[in-house]
Amino acid sequence: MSSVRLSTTSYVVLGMIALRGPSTPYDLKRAIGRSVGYFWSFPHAQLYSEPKRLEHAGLLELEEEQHGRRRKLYTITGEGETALRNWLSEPVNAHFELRDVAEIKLFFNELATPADVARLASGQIEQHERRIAEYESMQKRYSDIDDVASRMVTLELGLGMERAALDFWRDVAGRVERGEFPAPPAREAARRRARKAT
Amino acid sequence: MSSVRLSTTSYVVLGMIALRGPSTPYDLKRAIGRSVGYFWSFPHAQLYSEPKRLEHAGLLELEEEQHGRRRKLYTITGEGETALRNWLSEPVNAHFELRDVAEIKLFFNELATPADVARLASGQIEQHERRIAEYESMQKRYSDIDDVASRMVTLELGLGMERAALDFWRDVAGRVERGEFPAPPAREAARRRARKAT
DNA sequence: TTCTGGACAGTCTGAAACGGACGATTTCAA
DNA sequence: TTGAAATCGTCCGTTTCAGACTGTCCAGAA
Repeated sequence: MSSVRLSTTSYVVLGMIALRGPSTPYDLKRAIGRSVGYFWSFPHAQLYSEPKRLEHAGLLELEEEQHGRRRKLYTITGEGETALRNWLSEPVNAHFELRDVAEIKLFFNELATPADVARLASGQIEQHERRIAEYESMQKRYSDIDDVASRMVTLELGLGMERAALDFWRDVAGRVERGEFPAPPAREAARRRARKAT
Repeated sequence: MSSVRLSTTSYVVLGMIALRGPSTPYDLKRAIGRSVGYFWSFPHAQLYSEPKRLEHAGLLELEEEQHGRRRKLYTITGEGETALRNWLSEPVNAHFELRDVAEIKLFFNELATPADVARLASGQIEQHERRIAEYESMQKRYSDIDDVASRMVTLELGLGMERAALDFWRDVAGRVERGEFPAPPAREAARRRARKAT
C-alpha cells in the first residue's frame, strides 16, 4: 500500500512467488539457492524480512500461518503481479558487476610473489572446473523437464562465463609458468617503493 | 592496532595506496573508478570512512592534512603492507558473483512477454558491445605503458566475460526472433496461474 | 573586480544487506 | 525414547549502499 522502494531482492522474492505459487520464506531460500543464488546470493535473513515488507506494501498476502513451526505462506497479489510485470518490461540500465576477489588479487599482482599468483591461478582453475561440471550436470538433469526449460537459459550464461574465466586463468597460469608474469620490472619497482615506505 | 575485521573493501584501499603511494580518499575514488570499479563498485562514501578505520587499526597513517580543502593524505604502514601481502597469499575460497539484473529478468522470462525479452536482449547486446569497445580502447591506450601493463591483465578477464555475455545475448535475441523463446507452453501455464491468482 | 557556474572534495543519513549466532521444531534411526 | 541431525525461523550488530547535501576552488563572463 504505502510506497516502498523496491530493490532487486524485492523482485526476486516477488518473481519466485509468482513462478512457484504460495511459498514460505524457507521455500524461497531453497528455490533461490538452487537457481539465481548461483549468480547473486541473498542472505537468508533477508528472505524472511523482505516478504514482510512486501506484504505491508500490498504486493504479497500472508495466506496462512501454521502452528508449531510458525511458517508463513505468502501469495502474490494482483498489485504484486503488476509491479513485477512492470519491472520486467523496464529496460536495464545498470551494467553487471563481477564480484570476484580473485580478480582483485590479480589486479594487485605487482605486490605479490609469482608463487602467490601461481597458486591463485591454479585455485581458480580448480574452482571454475568444478563449477562447470556442476552446471553441466544440472543441464543434463533438467534438459527434458519441460516445465523448467525456460529457466535453464540463464544456466547457459553461467556456463559461458565460467568457461571464459577458466580460459583466462589457464592463460594466466601458463604465463606465470613461463616467467612472463608478474612482469619482473614492475615487481621490482613495487618492491623498491615498499622498501622505501617501511 | 585494535583488531578490526578487514573486508575486500579494506584490501582494495590498502592495495591502491600501496600501488600509488600516499593518496587522499578522492584519489582512491578516481583510481578505483578507472580500474577495479569496472567489476566491483565501491560507494564513494566508503572510501572516506574506510581509510579512517584502517588508520585506527594501524594499517594506514594520516600523513598530512591540507588547509582550506581539508584533504587527508594516507600512507600505508609496515603493518598495512604485511596485512596486504598476507591476504594476497591466502587462497580464495569464495566463488565470484555475477550481479546482473538482466540475467535475473531473463530467469523470469516465463512471466514476461516475448517483446519484453526481445527488448531486454537487444539492450544487453548494445551495452556489452559498448563496454567491449571501451575495454579495447583502454587496452590499446595502455598497452605500451610498461608501468601499468601488469594491472591490465584483469582487463582481459573483463573482455572475456563481456564477449561471453555478448554471445549469449545474441543467441537469446535470435531465439526470440525465431519464436523459440520464451517457450510458449510455459508462458501459457504462467498466464493461467496468473489469472487464477488475480 | 565581482559574480557565477561547474568541477572538485568531502560529510551525513537512513535504509538495505550481511552473516552468523542462536532457538525452536521435526524427523528418523539407534 | 531419546537424542542427533536436519529443518526452519529470529535476532542482532556491522557493513554497505545510494544519494542528498555542504563546502571549496577556479575560470571566464559581466
